[in-house]
Amino acid sequence: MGRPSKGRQRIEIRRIEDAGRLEVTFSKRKSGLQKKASELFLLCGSPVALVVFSPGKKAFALGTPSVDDVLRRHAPVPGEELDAKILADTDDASAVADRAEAEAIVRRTEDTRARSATEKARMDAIGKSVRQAAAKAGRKFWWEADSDELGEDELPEFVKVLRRLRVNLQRHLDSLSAPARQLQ
Amino acid sequence: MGRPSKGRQRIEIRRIEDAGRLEVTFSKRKSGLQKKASELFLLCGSPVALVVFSPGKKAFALGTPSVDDVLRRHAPVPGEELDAKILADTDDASAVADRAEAEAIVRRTEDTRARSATEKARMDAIGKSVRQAAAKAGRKFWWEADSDELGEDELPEFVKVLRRLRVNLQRHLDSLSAPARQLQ
DNA sequence: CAACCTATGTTTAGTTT
DNA sequence: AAAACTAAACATAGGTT
Repeated sequence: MGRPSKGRQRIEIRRIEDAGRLEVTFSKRKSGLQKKASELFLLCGSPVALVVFSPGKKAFALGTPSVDDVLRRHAPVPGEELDAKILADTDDASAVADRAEAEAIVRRTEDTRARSATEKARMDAIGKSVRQAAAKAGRKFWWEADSDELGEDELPEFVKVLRRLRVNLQRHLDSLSAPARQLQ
Repeated sequence: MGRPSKGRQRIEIRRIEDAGRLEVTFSKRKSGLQKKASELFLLCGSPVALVVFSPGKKAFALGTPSVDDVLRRHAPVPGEELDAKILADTDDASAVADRAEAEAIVRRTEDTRARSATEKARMDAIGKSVRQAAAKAGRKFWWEADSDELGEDELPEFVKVLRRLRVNLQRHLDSLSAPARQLQ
């Protein structure tokens, strides 16, 4: 026999017809995407929320534990009650073991926010830039839209959903580091 | 002098302290994430919605042109009016040039949906699995949650937001293929 | 600063277990 | 049907333009 493997083959980036191959590829690449998202968050502190719908109709929601935290800082929905189930700060995420503890964290976060004038200033600044940007949104499509492209009345909705993603990245990161991949 | 480059260096996956390096890394890796998401969609037909908050407070929303289409198929919000601005099928996306045309597509899609019993059956199946899954959601965190983890009453909200992302992937794909990278 | 450059680290297609 | 394996394809850190 020849070599033990032909190694990675170049493929055209277009719809895979074979169902089995598609499923395998989906699984592998979804994992890759997760890892990349994790790394972006860890390297740059950039919360990521990601949703993938598989060919098998299932929705995969991925994100960071601090999406909620960051959204509270960046564009909180005025007057909206915090969801007690929402997970809190990155630093605390791995310590959150049950509902009661999560609620405690939320309460503490609320307190922090109430006391923070800096938070409010930041919020206002964001709101302003969003308003200014609303004008040019128009017919433009949103692939790679930044917050300037978010319509004024759409941002709250957007924020609300992201909040609901309330995903715990840290848990996943732990599982990634445990196997200690790619150390060769 | 020695080699023209040391090539890619291994780095630890943890918060980058240097602001300049962080910004460069964020930019490069966000692009990489976009490309991977594009490819997943093209290879597997898996719509992807992705949101990244940059260190500079900006939100980047990424997604596919058919997020709406797929969401309509997989978990439409009952009784909710279709947004006339929502972009339509993948096949049509690159042809959508203005509001009027987008509206025409939406109208056509609505007609199609109204006529489709298959659509409804599929919707019902999804609703059922969501309901069954609600029970075990409990305190579980959502990193890598599939639709089974989406709470029954949260899915509509979730869907609604994804809809609002209504991002045009095709446009981005065009721009990716034009430069013809990595042909060496 | 963004685009380009190189060498090397990382991902993954196809195969085997 | 998932996990491991291999080697080639691809992404990207650091540098230059």
